Amino acid sequence: MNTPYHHGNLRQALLDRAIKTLSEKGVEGLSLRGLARDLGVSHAAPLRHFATKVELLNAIAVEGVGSLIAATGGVDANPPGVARLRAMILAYVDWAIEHSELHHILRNPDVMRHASDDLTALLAAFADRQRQEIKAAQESGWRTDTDPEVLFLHLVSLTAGTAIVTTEEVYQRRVAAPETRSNVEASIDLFLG
Amino acid sequence: MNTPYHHGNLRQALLDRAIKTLSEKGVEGLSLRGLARDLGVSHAAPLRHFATKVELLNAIAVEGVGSLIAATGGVDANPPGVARLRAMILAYVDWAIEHSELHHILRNPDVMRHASDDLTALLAAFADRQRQEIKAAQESGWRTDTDPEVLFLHLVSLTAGTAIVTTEEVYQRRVAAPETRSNVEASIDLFLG
DNA sequence: CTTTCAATGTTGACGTTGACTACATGCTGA
DNA sequence: TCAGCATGTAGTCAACGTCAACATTGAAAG
Repeated sequence: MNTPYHHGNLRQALLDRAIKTLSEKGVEGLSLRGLARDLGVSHAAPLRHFATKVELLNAIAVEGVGSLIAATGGVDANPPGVARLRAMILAYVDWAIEHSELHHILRNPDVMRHASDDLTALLAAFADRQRQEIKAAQESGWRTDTDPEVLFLHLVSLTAGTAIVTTEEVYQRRVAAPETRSNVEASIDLFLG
Repeated sequence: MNTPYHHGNLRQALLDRAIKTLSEKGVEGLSLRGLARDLGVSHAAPLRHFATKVELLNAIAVEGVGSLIAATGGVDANPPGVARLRAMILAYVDWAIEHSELHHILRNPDVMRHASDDLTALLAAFADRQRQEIKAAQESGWRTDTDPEVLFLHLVSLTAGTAIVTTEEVYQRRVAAPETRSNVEASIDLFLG
């Protein structure tokens, strides 16, 4: 038979295709039915894997945060300290540039508004990691006279902000062209150095 | 007659009601037909003022940026310099807290993806203002040895990031509770001081 | 004061979507 | 083998965005 009754791995196929569509048409341009059409299955097939559109977006966000955590976890080879903190921030920004569709999802208030428990747990885990790196950097002598909570707030804000500015089209022309990555590093070093 | 044929000022009523709905249900929960129902007009009446939903969102975003510019412009009483730069950043963050629905709109990639020329022009104007304040602060002796473009990138990133972190629900519990505004100031001063 | 006309609102229609239900198919393990 | 569960299909419904045709109104032009 040309098309088997069962797709094989529809769930992952939906996720992959959805991410692709999202990067082209955004959240409002993404439809479960369109996805089904693209993959050659019936219009209600996606509902077997994601009961609602919100659930699909959440699953994508979960995949995104997982990918982000993996990317920023790759710097653990460095010894704890400012250098590793720096590597983590840059890994975040680079990840956002490379996976801008996923980053957009995580930045979309309409998606995060309905964040599942899984998703918020993952985000909390990442926040803990950031807090931990701050602590390690302070223990190695960096900014020992500053409240760790203030440093944490600054870190999270600066990281998120830099990722946005280097990723979103509206800013790219005006603030940070992709080729000005050296400026990004210099900006981060204003905080670290 | 009970309800006059002409509404009077449907355009502004649509904008106001849309902002209210947005803060409760988000972009996907906002519908032109629902708006029409809420205001007691026919389902197609809104189209006379906003031909598409995207157009309505753009108009809201324009109103938002205008409001933001006005808010940050209120600090012009201060003489140019670091103090005024500081006031501008804090005015931005405070504006984001107070008008979080508008801020969310401006942070929604799905909205900014279809930004109109009006909107991008306004955003450019605001970016120019930020660049100008950086220049003024440097002329008053602040961080004279740093590339202005790097400072500008840092300012935009930190401002946007802080506004997000203090505004978005996902962060509020974890990073910055509303009552920790003193931490926000301390965080900003890491950059300014 | 009329006449005209652009702005504004209404009605009805069309295609698409998310979501529900009932049903069909196929894999797997008892 | 075959019972049961996961997965896919088909049909339906209300809501939505958008369009076109028509109605009403106020204001400008004569």
